[in-house]
This record gives sequence, structure tokens and C-alpha cells, in this order.
Amino acid sequence: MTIKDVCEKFDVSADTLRYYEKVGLINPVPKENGIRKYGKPELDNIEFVLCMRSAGIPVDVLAEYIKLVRDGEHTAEQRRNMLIEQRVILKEKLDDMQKAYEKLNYKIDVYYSKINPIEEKLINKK
Amino acid sequence: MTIKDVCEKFDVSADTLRYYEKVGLINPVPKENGIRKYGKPELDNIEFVLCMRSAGIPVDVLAEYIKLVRDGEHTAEQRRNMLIEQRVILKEKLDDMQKAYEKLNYKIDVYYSKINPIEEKLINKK
DNA sequence: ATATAACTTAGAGTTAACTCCAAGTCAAGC
DNA sequence: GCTTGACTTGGAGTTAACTCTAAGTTATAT
Repeated sequence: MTIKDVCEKFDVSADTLRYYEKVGLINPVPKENGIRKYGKPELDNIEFVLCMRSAGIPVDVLAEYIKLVRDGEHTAEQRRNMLIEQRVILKEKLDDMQKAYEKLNYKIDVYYSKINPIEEKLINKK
Repeated sequence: MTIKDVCEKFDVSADTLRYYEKVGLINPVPKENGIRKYGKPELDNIEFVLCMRSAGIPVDVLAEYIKLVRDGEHTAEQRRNMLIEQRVILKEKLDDMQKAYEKLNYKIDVYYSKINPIEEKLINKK
């Protein structure tokens, strides 16, 4: 799989993939004639990283995590602690966003009744 | 209420509050002797904005929204559409983060069984 | 053989959202 | 009447995470 295939598969730019590799967030990808060829392990790595990034886990934290994976089995406990720490942060963010989502829903309802009070009344009187 | 009180109430820096005001994300705060005095409407404004910011809604989007509020009642529909648009984006983010959260939970379990296989067995055999 | 298109690199530039700084004002306490 | 401390300003600086640029290489099509 070329870099372009991976970009399409995960909807990410080639620049981002190379950047992630450069900063150690993705393991070095094997090359043929100087061109990156992505296999299963690379794709798994990328999928994990993109998923964690979409949750807002910082690049440097993920880079450290991947480094620990490379360092071997004896870092497992440290890695686990990292993940637990990130889970706490993520949970807080999720809760904040859930709250904002509900507030947004509420506000949209309020605007609805402002704009369309007649229809609103009809609904309520049903 | 002084700026310091507001900082403590909402756990936000004075710089951020002034920055939000400067870029139009918070309405101009009335001043006594050149010093900001925050009242109920200001606090409501700030709470809303901080909540939306914690959900990742961009500063410029919020600034435009606040501008529309100032422009009066006839912008209500436009505002509502903005909120609906942001709700879609927020929902997607929430779903992504929920997925990441679950993946993280799963990974933490995996590390747990790696590190502490004996205890893990005990739990499973119960 | 040469043009095209997709890749490569190192490193510079961009963007969003703060965050900090220097210089100044003002009320209160000694 | 002077110092202290909390505020004020405009504007510069920082950080994270890309994103772009320029110059170069390589396989394929003409």
C-alpha cells in the first residue's frame, strides 16, 4: 500500500502521515526504492494513532507511548499507566462536551419556539 | 464582581477573559474607574462561551454568533442555523471520542492481563 | 529519450488560541 | 506623599499540529 492509498483509507493527508512518522508517532515505514510501502502492522499503528488523535490525545504523549512499545515488554506497566492517565483526561473532555451538546440542544429548542411560536403551540397542545 | 472573581469562579485566566472580550466573544464589560465590573448578564455570557469552547467550537464562530445576538431579534433564524451546524460537528466529535474511549478501555484491559495474569485468572474464575 | 506524475527530503510557514510583557493608572494602607 | 498591589492597554511571543515549498528521484507512458 502506497501513501496515497493510506491517505484515502483513513482520510488523512500524506504530509500528516510523514509528519507522524518523523516525530515518532508511527513506526518507520519500510521503503521500496525510497517509497513507503505500508503493510498490516503499519496500518494498525496508524489506525490506533488516528483514533487517539481524534480524541485529542497530544502528539508528544502518543510519541512517547509508541517509543515505549518499541522499548519492549518491560515497559507494559508504564504504558498502561499512561493509558489510564489519558483515559481520565478523555473522560473529563467527554463529559464537558456532553454538557455542551445538551446545552446546544436546549438552545436550539428555544430558538425554534422563538421563530415558529405557532407551530410550537400546536405541538405542545397535542 | 472583578476580573479576579470571575477567573476563580470559572477557572479561567484574566488574559483569556480580556482576549475573549477583545475578539468579540464576550460583550464589552462595563467599567468603574477603568476596571471591569462583571454582572449577571456578563457572567451568563461567559458561562455560555466557556461551555461552547470546552466543546471545541472555534472562537471565530462564537464571535460571529455573539455579533448576531447584538444585531437583534431578526437574526434568530440565522443563529439557530449556526447552532444546528455546530451540533452536527459536535456530535461527530463526541462519537469519535466515545470510540477512542472504548478503545482505550479495551487496551487498558489487555495491559492488565499482560501485567497481572494471575489476578486476572482469579477474577475470571470467580 | 523525454515528459509526466507520484513520490522523496529538509526545513520554512501557517493557524488557532492563547499567554506574556512593558508601561501606565488608580485606590488603599503606612 | 509614597509604596503596594490589582488592575489597565496594545502588541509581541508561544505552542501544538499541521501544511506548504522547493528541489530532487524514480517508474511508467509516449
